[in-house]
Amino acid sequence: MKLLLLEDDPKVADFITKGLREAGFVVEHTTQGEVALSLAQSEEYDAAVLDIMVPGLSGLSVVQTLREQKNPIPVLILSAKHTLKDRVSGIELGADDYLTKPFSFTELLVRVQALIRRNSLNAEPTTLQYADLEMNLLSREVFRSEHLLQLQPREFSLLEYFLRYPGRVLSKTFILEHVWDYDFDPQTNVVDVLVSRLRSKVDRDFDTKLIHTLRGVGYVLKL
Amino acid sequence: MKLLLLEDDPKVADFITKGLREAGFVVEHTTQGEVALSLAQSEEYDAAVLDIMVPGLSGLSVVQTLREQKNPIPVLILSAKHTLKDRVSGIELGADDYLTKPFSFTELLVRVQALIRRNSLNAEPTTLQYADLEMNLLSREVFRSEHLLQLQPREFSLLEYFLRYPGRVLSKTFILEHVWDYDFDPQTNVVDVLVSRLRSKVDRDFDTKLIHTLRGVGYVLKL
DNA sequence: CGAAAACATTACAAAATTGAAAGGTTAGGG
DNA sequence: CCCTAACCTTTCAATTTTGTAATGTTTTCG
Repeated sequence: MKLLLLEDDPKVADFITKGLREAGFVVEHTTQGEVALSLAQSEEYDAAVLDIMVPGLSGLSVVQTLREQKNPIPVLILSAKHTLKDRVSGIELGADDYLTKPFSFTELLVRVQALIRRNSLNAEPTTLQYADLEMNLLSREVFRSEHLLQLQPREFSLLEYFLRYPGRVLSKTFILEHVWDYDFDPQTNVVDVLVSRLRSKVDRDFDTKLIHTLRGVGYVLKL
Repeated sequence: MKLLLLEDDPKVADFITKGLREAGFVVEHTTQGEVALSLAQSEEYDAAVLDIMVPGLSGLSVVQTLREQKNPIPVLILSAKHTLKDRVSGIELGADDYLTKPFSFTELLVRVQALIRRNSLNAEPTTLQYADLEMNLLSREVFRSEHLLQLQPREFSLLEYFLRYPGRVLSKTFILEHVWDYDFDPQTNVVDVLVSRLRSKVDRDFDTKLIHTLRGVGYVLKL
């Protein structure tokens, strides 16, 4: 995990850099906004921690420029002032979070980790796969070992949940909530029927079955 | 554009590095396979040029490892030998292209540019937009200025083509070929009907129309 | 201006998808 | 070992989506 740090106060910079490195991050540090900007443009960082008050280009200008260039790098703004105005303008300009000095290192670490986690969660994959099953969410094609499966919308949706949570048991309630958006029991066996239909396409013609029943609990996708 | 170069012969390395830098690339050069591998793992390069024959970890092993880690970086393999075997194994291990020494610099440049272009073309976007129209290919949601449109599959497909080729005229033949996969005229007005249905959702309730007719030619998406 | 061609819209029919119900099968507890 | 609950599958009906055809409108050109 690679971080970019913009901070001109040597003591603060040192304190942050050391702490983050101990936490396992690779940290690149600069005291100038211009440098921070060009680094952020040329390299791929997992997040940036930017002080507002630095000589030259401020942290705020750096975020603003990056966002204008559609750079999605998660940004945490640091400020000495506790003014609401700064906080608001930071977020408005595209920063993801804001921290006021003084702060404890743990506080900073937690925020940075949260930013990175949020960001990588948001990066949706375009294909899901499990064993020889492969689903392309963009083309909406599903293959089981080179063989194209012709799934209906409801079947596709259910299989998508299986692939998003492989090895995890999906209860009938979960399926009703997510595939149908029902928060009540329709009093029919729609789920059973759908699972049956999906199986006839995913498992019927193959020796190794992927969809398994857990009596009284739900269904799992696993080998 | 950032490139990684693995090459132990100083003369060749210098020749390639200088040329690529003149062509506007940022080039990072190393003589050791191990270093190349860790660089490729930690930074984002647009492409890598790897010599097979270097001391330590060979270029082939580097590609192999990267591919095992699902790293999609485009790789061009360089080899002194002109053996088919090397070429085949390079491609098999996941390299994207192969070049035998000696080669002219232009030859190398063309291949590298082709690799990068191919790669960025392959990176499919997950959303398409034009004006206030926005289509998310993953969630399959379509918005026209904050308003969710409820499109049927055929309508979605047609609009997708409009958004992929904004400002370009789509002929009825093109639409039949792509939305229906027909290579013949069905002798009915299916296309007219579909366009009409799409318009009723995309344009009907809005002042500025986006779908325009070009009599005798086809339809365009434009402001 | 009037006719013909191209296009637009609507209504209806066919096809596909989904949901409900019924009957058969399996697993586990008593 | 039998009974029951849970599950599976099939069939049929309702709904949704798509295709066809008919009719109305607009544009172009003689």
